[in-house]
Amino acid sequence: MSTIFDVAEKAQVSVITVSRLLNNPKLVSVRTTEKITRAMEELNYQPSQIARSLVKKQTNTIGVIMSDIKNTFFNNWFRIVEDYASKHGYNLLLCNTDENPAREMKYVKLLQSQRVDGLIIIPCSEKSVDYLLKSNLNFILVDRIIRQQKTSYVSTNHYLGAFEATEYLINLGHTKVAVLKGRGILFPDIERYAGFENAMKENKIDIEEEFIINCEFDELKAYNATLKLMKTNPKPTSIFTFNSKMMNGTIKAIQKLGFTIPDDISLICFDQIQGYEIFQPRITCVIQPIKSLGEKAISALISKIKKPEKSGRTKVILKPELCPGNSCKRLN
Amino acid sequence: MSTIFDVAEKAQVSVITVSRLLNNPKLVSVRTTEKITRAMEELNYQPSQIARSLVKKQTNTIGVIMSDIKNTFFNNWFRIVEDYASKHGYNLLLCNTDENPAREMKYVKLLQSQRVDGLIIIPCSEKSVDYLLKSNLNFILVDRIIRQQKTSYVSTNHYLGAFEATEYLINLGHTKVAVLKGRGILFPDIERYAGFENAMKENKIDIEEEFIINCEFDELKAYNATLKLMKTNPKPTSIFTFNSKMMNGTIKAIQKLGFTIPDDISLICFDQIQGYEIFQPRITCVIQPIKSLGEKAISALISKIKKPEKSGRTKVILKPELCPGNSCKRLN
DNA sequence: TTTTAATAATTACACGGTAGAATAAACTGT
DNA sequence: ACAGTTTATTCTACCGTGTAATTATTAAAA
Repeated sequence: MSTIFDVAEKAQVSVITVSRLLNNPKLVSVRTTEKITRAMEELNYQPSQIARSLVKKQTNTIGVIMSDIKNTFFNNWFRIVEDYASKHGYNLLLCNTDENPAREMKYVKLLQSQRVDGLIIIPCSEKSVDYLLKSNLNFILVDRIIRQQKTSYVSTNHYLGAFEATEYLINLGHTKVAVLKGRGILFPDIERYAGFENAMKENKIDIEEEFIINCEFDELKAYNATLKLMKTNPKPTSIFTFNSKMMNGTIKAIQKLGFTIPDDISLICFDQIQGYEIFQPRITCVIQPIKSLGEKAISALISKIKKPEKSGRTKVILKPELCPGNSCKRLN
Repeated sequence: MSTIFDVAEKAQVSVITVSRLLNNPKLVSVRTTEKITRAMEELNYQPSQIARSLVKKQTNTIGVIMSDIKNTFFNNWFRIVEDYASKHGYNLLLCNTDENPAREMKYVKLLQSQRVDGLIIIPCSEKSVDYLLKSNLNFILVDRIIRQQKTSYVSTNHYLGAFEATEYLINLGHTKVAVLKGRGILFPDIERYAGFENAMKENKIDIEEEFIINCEFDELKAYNATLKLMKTNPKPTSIFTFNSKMMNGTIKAIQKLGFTIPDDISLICFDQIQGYEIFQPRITCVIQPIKSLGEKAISALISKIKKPEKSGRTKVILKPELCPGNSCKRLN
């Protein structure tokens, strides 16, 4: 790999002049510029970001930590972030944790030692966030809020989303609503359940305990839970899953049992399922504003990087949107 | 961000001793190790990979250039690569080109200036590959082979996959087969078409020209092409799309027109569609060995990085697998 | 021709680490 | 007690680039 010295030698100028051209082209004459440019091309020269980062103390790299890029929600979101970052001269280091706190911590430390200028994280553990708070890294939480007072975040109003979804079912006449949720530890999970709970309460509908199942956002667990649910008596008239992966499991179970959607069971979920455009019937879902979720996060982070003193903490909560399909039946 | 100097000062040893501990712990006494370790913890110290990369001339970073991580095929593949890379101490810089050659070239140069140890690329343009060949970067092509003699690659036997898919249709009695393909420029596209063509030829079935449509692997174009196809007379009895995105468009068109799969039209495609697990009827498809495609690529690249002289060019062509669903009807 | 301004080069150091040689300290055995 | 050996630590120089202050060169203007 050729260096700035090679270029300088080939162009018969000093190293400094080459550096000048790269950083402050106006200060270099046209003739010299040409000579240097030619040398750079002949040598296939690209300045070392490594060396540059070392002296400038900035890497133009942003770390992104999330659960799993295979998830539609995450990869759609990631592309928004990437496009914005790329336009503003930043590259992304992508890390998938698979909801594993140890892996998350490992990645946080790794990105720190890579000296990323900042990081965007959809965290699965408080520990990593606490570690980040101790370090002086710029970071912004997305979706899952932790240490609300001390952190910057961009998230969705999960409470509202779940509330509206629940009311939607209630308005269609549903009272026996099953919920496939998580462990009740992460922010979105807690908020969503609260939204569901309050919607039921406000409409004076009792929540049946055996219909509320912790599936840990896992597809297989949702599959099994659904199989079980559909054999209870009386069985629920609708199932509300707290993410699309669980809905996948639920649908598989429904298909396995030979039930029809929405005649035998109504379905509603958070986020869009894989292949939502073609799946019939269209699954009613709560859509998060992915574009804003991405852009607000990355733009806030970048301005934080550029003027760390000025920008205070970013706290954004976006409104979700209920998107009715035809997976929910009107009762009576 | 604390440095090795801070650690050395706090632990009352020299910088070099700290460095030793990090790189060759056996050479440091137990007492000193303890002192240093404590200092590192108190300071939240993580060694700068930047500085380390500069002197070691390796970054432990691998660049990945692909079309679009939103595509199921790509994100499944990417996770395989990431997991392997992570286990072997490498991080990944992810770049999405959206099939834009200019963007691809930009990313290649960017990764070069980031001094990635190597790069894996699913290229969309010959130019970037030619540039890579001129530079002395380690790289490996995946899926799309370009400059076959000079490059290393891991790909699928696209010819065979298309051949078998076509024979599958023919064996079911189909003769009027429509094909939604690309521009005939990229390797997989060319191979797949050749596979289709030969299967037809060997079975002495004429290919109808108006059934062969260049949709550029684009969903919308496939949608429109399908609308048109279904209005021709006689219309095809089956549609073979060369990727899953186009199949998405095709299915949308079929649904729009109110046709039934497979009664009105049989469908088959390369790769699995989004939500293939739940979509009914199950779409028959040619599945590429994603796991091998990922692991062979990353492992070959890593061994190339570790012993550049030893390892020759890697040339791997993997067998695809036809996965019958129930989207193809037996005729007669 | 002299003055002024623009351009280029020099010097010196910094960034945060690492490698290899050199030195210092602590143990051996006789 | 002393040389010999091992173990632990430090010194020096370098990786590729950027910055700042100073000086040298060239070209244009007066």
